[in-house]
Amino acid sequence: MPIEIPEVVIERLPVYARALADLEAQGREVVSSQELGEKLGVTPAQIRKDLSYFGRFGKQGRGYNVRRLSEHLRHILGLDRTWDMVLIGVGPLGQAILHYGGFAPQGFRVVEAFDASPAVIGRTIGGIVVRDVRDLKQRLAERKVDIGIVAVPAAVAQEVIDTLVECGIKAILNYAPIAAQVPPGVHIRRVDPVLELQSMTYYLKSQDGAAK
Amino acid sequence: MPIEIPEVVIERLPVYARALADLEAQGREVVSSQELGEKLGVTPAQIRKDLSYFGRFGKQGRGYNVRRLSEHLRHILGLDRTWDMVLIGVGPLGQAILHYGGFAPQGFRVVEAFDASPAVIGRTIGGIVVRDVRDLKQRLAERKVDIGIVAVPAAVAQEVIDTLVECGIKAILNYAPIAAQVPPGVHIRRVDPVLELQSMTYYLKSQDGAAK
DNA sequence: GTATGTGAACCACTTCACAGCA
DNA sequence: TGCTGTGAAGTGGTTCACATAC
Repeated sequence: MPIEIPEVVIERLPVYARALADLEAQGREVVSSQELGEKLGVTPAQIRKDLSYFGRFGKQGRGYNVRRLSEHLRHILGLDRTWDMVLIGVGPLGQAILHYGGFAPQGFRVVEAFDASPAVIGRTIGGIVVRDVRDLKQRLAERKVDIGIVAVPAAVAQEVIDTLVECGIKAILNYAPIAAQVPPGVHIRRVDPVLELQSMTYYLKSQDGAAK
Repeated sequence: MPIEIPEVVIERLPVYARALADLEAQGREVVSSQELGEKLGVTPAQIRKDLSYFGRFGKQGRGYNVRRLSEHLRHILGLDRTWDMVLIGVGPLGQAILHYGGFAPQGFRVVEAFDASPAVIGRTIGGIVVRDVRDLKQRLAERKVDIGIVAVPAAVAQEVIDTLVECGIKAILNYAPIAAQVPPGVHIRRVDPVLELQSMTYYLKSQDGAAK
């Protein structure tokens, strides 16, 4: 692939891909950047520019073939395969993740789960046997996984993340409320509803003082 | 308040606030933008510039008083009060949210919960009585809440969000996998782990093809 | 006629670099 | 001397606007 593609662009592609999957399910054959943009709250120019990093998928005067573009995006993002994930932390949050039905249909499956507590080690949750986190490194040496999910308390999250990195994991989904450090080449995304709430309150506060 | 403050800045403030709370708990009295930046993976200049939108909180040659800056940020963000939230959707995800212990310590409490299914309506979960979503508008007219949490299936999420907006809700945390549309003045943030995963796979895929 | 693809113009955010203050 | 606060410079991303193709 040629030059560096902005990370914001990569983050928008799954949004496009999802919208296209919806359109496909509805039986739509063609969509314009205009219409797609309206659905997603993005400008048409944004969509066209984003797609142009990867090729020319549209037909002038017509728009984009939904199925074709959908498949292209899925391929670009690597969504046309299955990704194996390891979960660290099987407390209430981790258990909810194991039971969550939203990953599998998208090709993401948890294949290993670890915890430090004897209360859960050995139990089978969501079809996965919970193992002792002390066996993590050894186990991951045998059974390669692609992605790590961190659902441990904040106090030990960085330590767990360091271990995952040592195991060669290159992508981490972090549910722990910390600003985790990872070396270059390792990708990390945080899922942190409290942070989302805490930035929205800024605007709520302003509104109370002014209008409304 | 003077000119428009970039939204990215607002989104970073809670991160700073959290780090400062940690330092405070550790008994630290002073911190430099340098040190804070290292902890958070942000440049010192970024932190100083961000803070400068709101005032002058530091002392040249010394740094920032941890407690003082922490309190300022909490006040700026409106974290020095409690925020009432309404949850829509009490399926597995919604129940996990009701049981989640991470909101309350930060001043966010779910005070109302609604669902459409007779299986949960009337039940008490996490101390909250689940009500019929058909009573949502009426109930919110009596009992004002600040924030809406949407944990319903994608198919009905936009409809629920529209209702919340009609009720005068100005901030929404959306767990449903849709690109929701809200009118100007309403703030919405999404919590969408699948989207996070789907953008990371782009990089995993590239690496497989190249190095590693 | 209509909608894409894309250089160029624009805008916003980040980083620099240094004056100013403790 | 050390670190903040901040205009100015730099960078990166978005939007424009139009040539191009169907």
